[in-house]
Amino acid sequence: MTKEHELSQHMISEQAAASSPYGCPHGGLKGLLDKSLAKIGLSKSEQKKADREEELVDLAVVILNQDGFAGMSLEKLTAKSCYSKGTIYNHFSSKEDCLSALCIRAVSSIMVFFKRALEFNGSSREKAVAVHYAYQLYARMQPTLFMAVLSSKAPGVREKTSPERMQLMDALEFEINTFSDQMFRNAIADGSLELPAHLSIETLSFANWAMSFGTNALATSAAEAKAVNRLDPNTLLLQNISILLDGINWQPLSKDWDYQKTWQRVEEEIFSDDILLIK
Amino acid sequence: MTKEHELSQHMISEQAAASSPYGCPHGGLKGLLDKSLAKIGLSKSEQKKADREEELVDLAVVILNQDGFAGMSLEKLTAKSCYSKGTIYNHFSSKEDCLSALCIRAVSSIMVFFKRALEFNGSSREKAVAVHYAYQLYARMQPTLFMAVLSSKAPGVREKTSPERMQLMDALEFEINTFSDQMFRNAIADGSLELPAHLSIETLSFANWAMSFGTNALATSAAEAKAVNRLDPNTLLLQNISILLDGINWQPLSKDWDYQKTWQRVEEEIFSDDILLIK
DNA sequence: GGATCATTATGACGAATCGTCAAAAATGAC
DNA sequence: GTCATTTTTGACGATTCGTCATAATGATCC
Repeated sequence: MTKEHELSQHMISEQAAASSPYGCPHGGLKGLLDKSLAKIGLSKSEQKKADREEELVDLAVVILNQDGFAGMSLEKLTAKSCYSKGTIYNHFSSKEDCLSALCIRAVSSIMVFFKRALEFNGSSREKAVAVHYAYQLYARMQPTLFMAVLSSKAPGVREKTSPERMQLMDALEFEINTFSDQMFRNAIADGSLELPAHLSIETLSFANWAMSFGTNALATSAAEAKAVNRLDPNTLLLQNISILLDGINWQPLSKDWDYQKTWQRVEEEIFSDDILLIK
Repeated sequence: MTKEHELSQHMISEQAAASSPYGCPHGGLKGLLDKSLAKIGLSKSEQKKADREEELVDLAVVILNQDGFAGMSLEKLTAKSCYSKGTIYNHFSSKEDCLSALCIRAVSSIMVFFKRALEFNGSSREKAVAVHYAYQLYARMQPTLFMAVLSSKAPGVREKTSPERMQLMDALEFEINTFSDQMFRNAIADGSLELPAHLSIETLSFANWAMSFGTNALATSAAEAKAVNRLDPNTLLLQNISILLDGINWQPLSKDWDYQKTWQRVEEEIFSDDILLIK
């Protein structure tokens, strides 16, 4: 039932609240936060550096939400932080590299959401619905960060991202991938899904991802456009993936099960705290 | 049969070859190109300005492909063109505005591809497949421009795009939307598709778009990632939309018809010239 | 503690780009 | 030809970028 948890490989720490009062002198609340998820095997100085990077990303998120996307600059980050330019550039090799760091933050957070969604009590297809709910919720809670994921895929950003960070992003992507694949494996295992002829798990998993990503990206970025706002944003994603999952005959089909209700249950039972923050 | 053509409203001109030798003195080949698609109802000076804007976008495309996304700057565009900064800023209110112009160029070109795809001789579902082929082909032919569409959706870009251009983009999006909706209407009209319960044409049309967009965006931007490159890029999109279109029961289903063959026929019969350019 | 070396932080700096604007040039109406 | 309107120009100040020589910090050994 909860076997899925096995696939959590690298745990990635969730950020502190964006408004967290990072005083400049390095001590203070740090002890409380405790960095309890501390990666093992890091020397003291490495640990310190990692902590500070987290601080900086937090700050960058604030700037991003304040000044929008174009207003983001390492100059501002320098000003807002208590460090000097050199130190900033010690962490981020360029503005784009910093953007990639934001992307990593976003994807990590999404992954945490995903894992929470898995705890939903229901059929394997309902769990999949819960995961999609989580995805959509994040996109609505953090539209700018969600778009950062998108933006960081632009060639110019990739070009200027440090190799190490690229590697980290790849690893994260792999983790999400494994996670997605596993959802389908579970469904096959419990008998609610049969692999359609000529289709692999990887193909299904990717189609599922593409649909969710496409829907959320368009809903977030083109919300004003008539193409999107003529539709109900709340159930847009549910409808789209229902079509898809019905298409691969994942039981129970949407005509036999009220996934609208599932959608609401997920909201109430798993993400009720977060949904409050939106309103 | 070819009623779809009715929905081509504003015709949008395709760019000249990227390497076109725009001599600085405004005359030259301009007469040959003839701007035959000239928008009607423009005064002479307005016409001239529109022509020059096309020149400038052509140049911007060159820079984009040369220096990548980050390397793009109006400063460079100024240098490469024969106009001064003031004139450039007369056309593009900012760098981001210029990027949006590139986006419009891209979408216009895609629209032209779409209309060509419609000429494919086959069932309504085959025509839809042809349109998806066109989308994917463009993404592969002009990855940078394709990504420009994505990038121009980022908040920071939208924020700094001139209102007029935003309006133009909306109009274009509306055109593509109408186009997509019409595909589904045609399918219903010819009996190969029945509107599933509780789903509107708009919903289907959007789901179709989201899947295609999501797939192409991920395939273009994450081509290196294992999630994508473990799959066959050539038929990735076909597989994904086949799942979707089977899901809504658009006849003939993929088990009853070899859409792989359709895919290839589209390539050979409609886009054989363009496919050569890729290799 | 103090001497020595390694690591990290600093902020001044030059280069590039941004977007503006007053003056010059071109255009067009009469 | 003259004058008014529009367009073009490029110099300019402001911002951001990313670098680098120097200063500060911290670890290690005596």
